[in-house]
Order: sequence, then C-alpha cells, then structure tokens
Amino acid sequence: MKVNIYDVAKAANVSIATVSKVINNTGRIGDKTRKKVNDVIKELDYKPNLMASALMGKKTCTIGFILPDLANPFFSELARYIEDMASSFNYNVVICSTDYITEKEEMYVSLLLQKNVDGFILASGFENFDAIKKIQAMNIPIVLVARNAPGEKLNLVSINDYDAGFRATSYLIERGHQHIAIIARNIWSNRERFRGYADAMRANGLIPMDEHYYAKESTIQDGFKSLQQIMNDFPTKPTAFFACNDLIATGAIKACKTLNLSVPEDISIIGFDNSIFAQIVEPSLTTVAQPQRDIATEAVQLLMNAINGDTTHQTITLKTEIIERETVKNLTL
Amino acid sequence: MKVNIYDVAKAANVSIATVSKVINNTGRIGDKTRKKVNDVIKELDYKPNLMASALMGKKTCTIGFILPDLANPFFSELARYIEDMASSFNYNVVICSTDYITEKEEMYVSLLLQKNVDGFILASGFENFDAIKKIQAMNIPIVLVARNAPGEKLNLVSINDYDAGFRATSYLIERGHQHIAIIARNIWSNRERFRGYADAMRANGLIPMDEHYYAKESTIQDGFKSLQQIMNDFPTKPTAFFACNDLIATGAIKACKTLNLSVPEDISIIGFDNSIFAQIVEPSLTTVAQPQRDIATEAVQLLMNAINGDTTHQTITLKTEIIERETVKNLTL
DNA sequence: AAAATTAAGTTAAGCGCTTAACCTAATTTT
DNA sequence: AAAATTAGGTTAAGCGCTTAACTTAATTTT
Repeated sequence: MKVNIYDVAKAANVSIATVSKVINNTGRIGDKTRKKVNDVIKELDYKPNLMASALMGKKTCTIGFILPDLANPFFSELARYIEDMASSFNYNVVICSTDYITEKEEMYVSLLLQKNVDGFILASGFENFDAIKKIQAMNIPIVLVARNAPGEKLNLVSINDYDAGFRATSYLIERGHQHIAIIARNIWSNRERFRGYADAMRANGLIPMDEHYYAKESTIQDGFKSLQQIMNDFPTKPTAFFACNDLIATGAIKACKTLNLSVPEDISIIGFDNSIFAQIVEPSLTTVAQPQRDIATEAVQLLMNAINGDTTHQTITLKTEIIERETVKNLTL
Repeated sequence: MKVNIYDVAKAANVSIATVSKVINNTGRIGDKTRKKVNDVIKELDYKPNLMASALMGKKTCTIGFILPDLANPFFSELARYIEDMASSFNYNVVICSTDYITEKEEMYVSLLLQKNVDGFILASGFENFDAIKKIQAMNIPIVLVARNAPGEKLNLVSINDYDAGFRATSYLIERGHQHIAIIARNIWSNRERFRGYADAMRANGLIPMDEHYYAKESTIQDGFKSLQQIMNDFPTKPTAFFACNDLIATGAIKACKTLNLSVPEDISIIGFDNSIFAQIVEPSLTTVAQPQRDIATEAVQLLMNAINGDTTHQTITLKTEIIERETVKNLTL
C-alpha cells in the first residue's frame, strides 16, 4: 500500500542507499541514475517516512509551541505567525495550551520530548524551571518568549516588560492621572509590568497600589471582577487603570459600563498587547503594542539557528509602542 | 545521554522484550519482574522513543488539524477545545492554517501524512478533494468539520448551514426587514447559508441578492468593504445584513459607523459563529451560535473511534441557536 | 603501462522499538 | 510417573531509513 524506499530501489534498479542519497542530495550519484530515481519517485509518488529518518538522527521538522491559552487572541495571533514562519522552513508546529498550570507544562514537555521535536518555543509561565531543565538535558534548543530568565543559558525573545509598564504608567501620569490602579496577574511579564508601574508612580510622588490585587487569571471575566473589586475596595477611586492585557482591559471596560462609569470620561484605561480586541472594543482601546509578528519571526529564526547547530544564546528585546485610541482621557486639558 | 530500552533491560537484568511488555502491558510477566522493570524505568526516567514505536506500527498519538486561519477567533477557540479534548486521550495536535488555499491544504496533508499522524480533523475548505483522497488512500481516519460532503464516505461534524441561513434570514424577516443583504464568502458553509438565505427570502416573496457579491475573504476588512460596496451599489438600500461570520459582521458594524449609520437603528446586522467577538463589539452582536465545544468534542471522539478501528462513518449535525443581542431592530414594533 | 585517483554505486550495520516464535522450568493432569 | 499445560521469560526478525566502509570500473597521472 504505502510505498517505501525498497519499492523505489527495486523499480529503479538500484540499491536503497542510492535512493537515499538522491533524496538527501548526499554522496555521489550519476546524472542518469539520479534522473531515473527521481522519475520513479515521482511515478510512485514516494514520500519518505519521516519517522524512520528521524530514528536515524534526522530532524523531525516539528517544533513544540507551548503557550498559556490558544483561545487568547494575543497567543492565537502569535501562534499563527509562528506557524507561518515555521512553515517557511518546512516545519510544523504542535501547539499546547497550559493555562499556566505547571503540571500541564511538564506533561507537554515530556510528551513532545518523546516525540522528538527539534525545538521548543515556550510562551507559558514556566515559573518552575524543572521542565526547561529537562529539555536542556536532552540538548534540545529552546526559545523563551514573553518572559525573561536572567542568568539562564537560553534564547530569549521578548519585550522589556518593566519599561513598557513604566511607560504605560507614565503615559497616564502625564495626562494628569494620579490615582492609577493596575490589574495584573501573577506571572513573570505582569510582575515586571507591575514593577515598572510602581516605579513610575513613585518617581512621580504617587502611591502605587498593592500587589495583593493580582487577578486570578487574565480573562475578560477577571478584568471585569478586578475593576469592580478595586472600585469597591479603594477609598480614593482610581481615575485610570493599567490593564496588563487586552482581555483584562476589555473586561474592565465592560465593568465600567455596568457601574455606569463612562470610559474615558470617568475612567481611563490602557491595555496591553494590541491584539485584535483593542480595535474591536468600544471605545477602542489605547494599549501597549507588542510586535507579535516580529516576536514570531525572531523566535522561529533563533530556533532554526539553534536547531542547525548554533550554540550561542541570544536575547532579543523588541520595541513596544503605545497605540493611542480612545480609552484614555487627558485630564490636563 | 538519552536512555533507551537497552539501558533499562540491562539495569533490570532482563531482555528488552520483557521491558517492552511491561511498558505495553502485553504478554506474560511475573510480578517481581514487572516491579523491578518499573522501578528501573522510574529510576532512569526512561521514556520510550515514540518514533521507534511508531515505526513498528504503533500510534503516533498525534492528530493533524487543518483549518483556514488560526488567528480567526472562531477557529482558535475551536482549536483550543480540540486540543483539550485530544489531550484527554493523550494526543497532541499539530495545527496548520491554509487560508483556504488549495496548495497549502495539499502541502500540509502531504507533510502530515509523512509524519504519520494518526488522523485528521479538516476544517479548511477542501473544495478540491484530491488531498482528502490522498488521506483516504493511506487509510488514515478523517473527520470533516464545518463542511459537508454528500456522498463521500467520511465522518462529518457540522451544523446545518442551510437551515441556519434560513433561520437567520427568517429572523430578520419576522422583524419586518424586507431588503436584506448577505455578506458571504465563496466557501461551502457560506454557500449553504446563502442558499438558506435565498430560500427564506423567496419563501416570503422577497428578492434575494445576487451571489456576485461574495466577499473575497472572511475578515473584518472584507466585511467593512462589502457593506460599503453594497450600500453604494444597491438602488434600494438594505435595512438588514446577514453576515456569514462574526468577523465580517464586525467589519460591517465598523462600516456603518463610518457611513454614519446607526446599528441597529438604521441598519440591522446578524452575524454567525458567536465567537468572542460577538460579545465584544458595540453594539453587541446578534448572531447564530455554533456549538464549538460540542463540535470539538464530537470531532475528536469520532476521530478516536476511527483511529481505534471503528470503520463506520457518521454524520453528526449539531444545533445552532440565534443569540439575541443588540444589532437587530424589530421594525414591526 | 603501471600506479594513483576518482566516480558511482553497493553492502551492511544500526537507530529504538514490537512481536511472533521459541524455550525452559514448574505445575497440573491423567 | 509420564504427558500435557502453563507461566515467565528470551531470541531474533523487521519497521523504513541513513551512512560509514567498501567495491569496481573508468579516468588520470607519472
């Protein structure tokens, strides 16, 4: 049924070694032989079994992409770019959503390792480094995305979350906001943004809010709840919110509507990611843009280099940009 | 470095056949031997190489999911459900976006076939059946999602697009709309919805619009352009639009804003999918809901059955539901 | 013309696993 | 007590490929 290298060899009247060499363009093969083999291959529609070649130490041409949640548009957009970029190298990507759950991270890593993926792009939390260590022990290349790992020997592609947090907050402060709340989640990137936020506040003599208020998850629902909770708990109500991703921002905007607060008249909101949501919500969201396409491009490129033997480790930090839309009011006017 | 079955066998003082049997729970193995082997496995942290077992005819525990565009929230949400469901069977999924381009469909199918995936979930257009035939020739199970294929021996999971189109249109007609336009794309599901739309119109003595107006793609931009074009071209302006997915609907709403038309006061819009967008846009979108979770569950379940030897072919048709939100005005009130 | 080189293949081992077929000692049956 | 069965393994072939080592014939060098 399925034609294998022996069938081709027989039909072309050569040894399987010759066929293999034709396919891989290795060794010395005469022109007529090469043509004959190629003709037979075409005729029989022979496709080498990639498992078998992988067993012999060749690449599987598959990368594992482990992310928190594929249904989050920031990540699905990123995944799409990564997929396209990988495809340009003839690579496929198997995608695994972890919901930031350590057990899932470890399980997926294990599984993909067994499947001999050629490399990993990791965009999940990986607060626990065990899984990463495991990959490294196998000498499989890794590119870490959307988080940092000071001191670790890893390829990193990320933005400067601290700086982005600082700038987002400064942006609000410059527009006259003094009571600024932040809705973040307890993950690396958000903690960095929080740090940036807190420093920006203090640098302007303002008081940052306490990190007890970390949101449980980064969903619309949690953004909704968090804003309500903060508006409820805080004696002096914030005039602005820094939402650490666009989903949270979207939820926060919804919450304002529920509370009969106008955005941006009563409450200003700045988001993060510049996923498609930012353009969709009403009012459209002022947000910190992450260059998803560049992140994807760089990450895949880095991974390919590593897969092809480059043993250096690079850290690529990409620029963020505040996209001004309609959710921030300038109080100084 | 990487521990293999020989290492385990040696350490446990048994043959590799015994180790294999312990792992696969086949054959006869004494209790002490089994324990000893299991202990060694644990101690050496041995994980069987799945490529090698796949070569011997075992499953790869990987399914290919070919879809049009992972960045489209309907599909990314679907993908997430499929991924989760597959994961519950210990399966991974490699995701491929085709943009409805036949060449990409064929290329991905070929590639995944070479990688010995155990099954396919196909949600791309596959207007050209060659790729599907290829899979069938290899005897690899397929579940077709979001389209139909009358006469073909395939597992199908879908909604009744004709009926959904009919009902969406009737919904508008019942609310007094007479000039109803449709923004669809030239793909199977949309053509069916179009048919339903046209029949509903005629059944009520109304004139359906011409199918020349198929949108090029199903993106926000295309929804935007299509609405503008229709409003521009048609002598009697429609009072309602049936957008064949939520992205198009979103674009259409944007276009209305640009044209200074109020939704739903001047223009009513009904979408399709009930992806997260429907809740986000302003005004929130009345739309035909597809049961993504059920689609995913059924599709994976069907595929697993097929992978495990079930040779029957099922067609599962799931219910759609019109979710009433804010974009349709009742003209009869 | 003999020696050396090169071109174009072939042979065979092995990647890490599964499994049918086989073996041996212990137990059961008659 | 001999024959039959069973329990608990082992042996070895083979999945489809790659590749180092080898062979042979043709070409080049000296």
